[in-house]
Amino acid sequence: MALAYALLSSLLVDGSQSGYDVVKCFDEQISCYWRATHQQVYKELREMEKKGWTCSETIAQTQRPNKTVYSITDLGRQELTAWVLQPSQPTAIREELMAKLKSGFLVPPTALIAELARRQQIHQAGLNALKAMEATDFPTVFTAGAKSLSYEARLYHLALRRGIRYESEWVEWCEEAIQAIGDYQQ
Amino acid sequence: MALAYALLSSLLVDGSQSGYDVVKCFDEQISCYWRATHQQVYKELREMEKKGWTCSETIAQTQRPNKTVYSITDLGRQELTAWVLQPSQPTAIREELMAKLKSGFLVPPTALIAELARRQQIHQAGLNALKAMEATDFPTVFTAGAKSLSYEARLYHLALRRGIRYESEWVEWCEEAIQAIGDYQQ
DNA sequence: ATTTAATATTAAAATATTTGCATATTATTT
DNA sequence: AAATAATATGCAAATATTTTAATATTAAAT
Repeated sequence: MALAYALLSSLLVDGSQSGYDVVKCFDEQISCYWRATHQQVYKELREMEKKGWTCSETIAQTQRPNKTVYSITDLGRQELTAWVLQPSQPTAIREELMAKLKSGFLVPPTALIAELARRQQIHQAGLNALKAMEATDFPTVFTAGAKSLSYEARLYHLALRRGIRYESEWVEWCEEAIQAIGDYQQ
Repeated sequence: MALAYALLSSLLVDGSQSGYDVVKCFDEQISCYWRATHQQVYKELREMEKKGWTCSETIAQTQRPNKTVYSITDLGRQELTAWVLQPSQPTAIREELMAKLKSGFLVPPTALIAELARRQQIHQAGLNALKAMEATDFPTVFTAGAKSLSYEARLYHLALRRGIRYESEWVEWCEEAIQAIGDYQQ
């Protein structure tokens, strides 16, 4: 259900888009707080149109295949507003790596260290991508501070900040874990 | 699928347990990296028994209803070991609050601040619980340092550390967000 | 005595997510 | 000319998770 609202918030803030555009937007930016596949996105956009939360227009293209561009409707905006006002619970965490660590004494420490190093790289890459996004989308933050942003931009910047914190924390924890396991090797 | 392995790792490390005990263990500790409902737990324990990964024994009790205690088998241990050796992907993040923030300009800033303060409390409570767990389960860490732990304990301590980092980061981010939104109020 | 709480477990429907497969158009490269 | 890549979209099965609804035993509280 929240997927629908994540889509609506993208249509509202990032503007009207085709399913393909939304998917790209999700892959690039939104995945730092909501991951979705293209199958989910296309389906949900169609279902929201049935409910009148989105409307669509087919755009003929010569350079590329035609596309269907979706926009948020007034009803969609109302629904989104109502949803934003609802309290939300923290996400259920399901982190395989932690279960693996708990029974990590079953395998050679080198295997754990290798996997942790791999994970650290993944999160470092994620962190770099988010920082690049911050530099691109919010350049004034670095010169004039976050207060220079419009209210709308500042809100989205906060979501990005959370992504940056999250990935940073992962990188640091991986480092801590690699060091710790190293203590037990001779 | 990972649920099965999260269960096996608990049976291995925390010892043989009834479904009820496992659920309690998940609610108290394991939920910091793997959340599961009791319905999931009981079902998966039964299914793993069919596959020979766990075995069970009915324990007659007089003070309480009878219970079925599950243990990990050699096969289960082998399967778990093989799984631990597999690389694992970072979890897909799905955080409603961030989508709400992105379209947060639709509602009064006070509503956002109230929700963020509520969330901050939830994460502060989670953090306190994890720190209490650390003090209870790993008391020597505070006196003799983490190096005093056995390898097995240290590995699990690392998972707990990740939980502590995660909740701390949330508390800090909530503070940052509350301050930021405050900047736009007069 | 009756209600409430804790222990202990199960079934099944409803949702959500993942995975595999498919199709079609246009631009670009080999 | 043919292959590849990017754009653009869809269906359906398989899994996983959440939600709703039960049932039964024992201890403790009202």
